[in-house]
This record gives sequence, C-alpha cells and structure tokens, in this order.
Amino acid sequence: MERSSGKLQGCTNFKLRQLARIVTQDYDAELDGLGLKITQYSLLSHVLKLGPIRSVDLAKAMSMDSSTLSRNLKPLIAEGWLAIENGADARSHLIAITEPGRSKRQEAQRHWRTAQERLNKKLGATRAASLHKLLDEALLLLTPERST
Amino acid sequence: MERSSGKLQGCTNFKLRQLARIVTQDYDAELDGLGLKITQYSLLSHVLKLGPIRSVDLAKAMSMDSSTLSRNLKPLIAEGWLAIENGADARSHLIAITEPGRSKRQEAQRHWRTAQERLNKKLGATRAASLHKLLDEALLLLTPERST
DNA sequence: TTCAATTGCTTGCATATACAATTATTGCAC
DNA sequence: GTGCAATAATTGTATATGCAAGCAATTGAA
Repeated sequence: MERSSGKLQGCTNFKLRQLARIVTQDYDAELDGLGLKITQYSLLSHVLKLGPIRSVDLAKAMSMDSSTLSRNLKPLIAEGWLAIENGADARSHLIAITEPGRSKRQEAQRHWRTAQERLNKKLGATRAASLHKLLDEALLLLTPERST
Repeated sequence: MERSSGKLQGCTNFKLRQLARIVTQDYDAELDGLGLKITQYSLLSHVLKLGPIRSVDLAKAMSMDSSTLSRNLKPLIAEGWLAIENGADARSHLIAITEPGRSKRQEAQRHWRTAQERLNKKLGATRAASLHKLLDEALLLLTPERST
C-alpha cells in the first residue's frame, strides 16, 4: 500500500515530451506523403472548427505562443489551405480555412483516424481512455483560462 | 455506463503536445536565470546517470533522434557541462558529464524539484501519480526496445 | 486633442525535433 | 587483402517552440 500516492519517480516534463516525441512520429508516419504533419493537421482542424478566428484567440485556444502560431501558419498559407481575412481592426486579421484546406483536412483526417485507432489498440481501449481523461483534467487544471 | 470505455474525443497527440507546452513553460520559469532549460536539465541528468555513454545509446534511452541529440548537446558542451571522450572506435565517442556539469545539475535540481512539486500540487498527488503511471505504461507499450 | 498605455501581430534569436543525405570508420565475405 | 555493407556521428533542410523586442493601430485619460 502507499503505492498509488507515494513519491513520484522521474520528471513529468521529460515523460510527457518523450511520449509526445514517440507518438508524433507515429502520426507523422501515417500522414507521410500527404504534405502535412500532424501538428499542421491539428492547426488546420482548429481553424476549421473555430475559424475565422483571430491569431490571439487561436493561440490561446491551443495554448500556444502568438509568435509560434504566426510562424506555424506560414506553410499552411503558402499551400493555400489557410487564408488571412480582414478583421475588425486594421491591426488584426482573421485566420480562415479555404476550400482546398477543407479537402486536404478531410483527406488527412482519414489517416489521422488510422493513426489514432492504431494508438488506441497499442495502448488498449481502457488505458487510452484513462490517458485522455487524465490529459483533459491536467489541461483543465493547468490552463488558467479554462478553469474559469 | 460505457463512459470509461467509450469513443475517445480529440487527438491524443495534440493533447500530449499541448500539455507538454504548458508544463515545459512551468519548469522553464522555475529554471529562469540558471542558464539552462528543462530539456537541457533532462539531458544533463541522463548523462549523469548513464554516462559516459555513446550518442546512439543515449538517443535510444531518451527516444530521441541521433541528429536531435547531436545538436542538443552543443550548447551544453559549449558551457563546459558535458564533454566528449574517445570511444572504443575512432568513429564513436562517449558523452560524459564534467565537474562543472555536476554542480550545475545539482543547482538546477533544486529548482526542478520545486517545479515538480508545484505541478504535483496543482494536479493533486493522486492525479499526478496516475498520470505518471499512465505515461510510464504508454512509454513501455510504445517503445519497441523497452517491451523486450 | 494629444500622448501614453494597450493591443495585435511579426521578427530576432535560441533551442527542440526529425528525416534524408553525407562522411568516416569498421567489419566481413570472398 | 579488397570492396561493400553496416555502424557512428554530423549536416542540410524544414518545422515547432517561446521570450523579448519591435511596429502599427487603437484606446483612453488628462
């Protein structure tokens, strides 16, 4: 006993990053040849769901620095999958998905699903569900904006 | 019922990366001013524990590409915290921690512990332990070398 | 109304990450 | 012993990431 609430071993950050490295390669392998990576698929998906949306708001939704987002958008805009529209201000603009963007996203979604299901299988459905639940809870607890 | 084994929502990879982003900033904030980031602290710690060790073996231990490791080592070698020794071959060498490296690591460890404990507190001890357990299991299941 | 603080986005700089290709060395088959 | 495959590390290229600083537009207060 005392096992489940005892001292933790190792660094949470390292484990998270290590797992993220491994898992990212898994998804990227499945997306190979489509011309986008899983990180770009995630971005595309968020714009599809939330857009047209301002940079700041998207960055906040994804817990990502504005400057990171700014740069990550570039290749997707260059491919014509995302576009910049005029915002309310002259200083702000809105990020929107284009028709080619929707197509590409849909095509990629099939591969994403394959990767996701393969991962679920490797982990086992129960463990995968537990992991998601914990990640969701942790995100809720550690993201200031979300706990309010 | 059916709740805990139902269809997953969202992308495991995105959640992992999102959480890693948030958590990394947390640790890095705590290490601020020490001249190294949490990723570098992890690297230093692994060399302390496993070194002197070959690139390939360290990369494998950390589930990291050799080329990534090669580049990540540079700033730590430049600071004099790590050093390269001759290996068995003329083509291979060993990565080792230096005395200054040990000192810096020890200094950073105190800050790491603070960040780690703060995180545990935010998550709650039980949830933190569950998360670690799941990360460990996932790493075991998804890292080929480890399952053997 | 004017100017200072704020807001929104981008750039400079540094690190993290991986795949493909390259260089150098070693080992092995013949 | 020669030559080719395998091994070890690095480099080229591209993306991911964030902090600090910068620029431009807006707002608000005196």
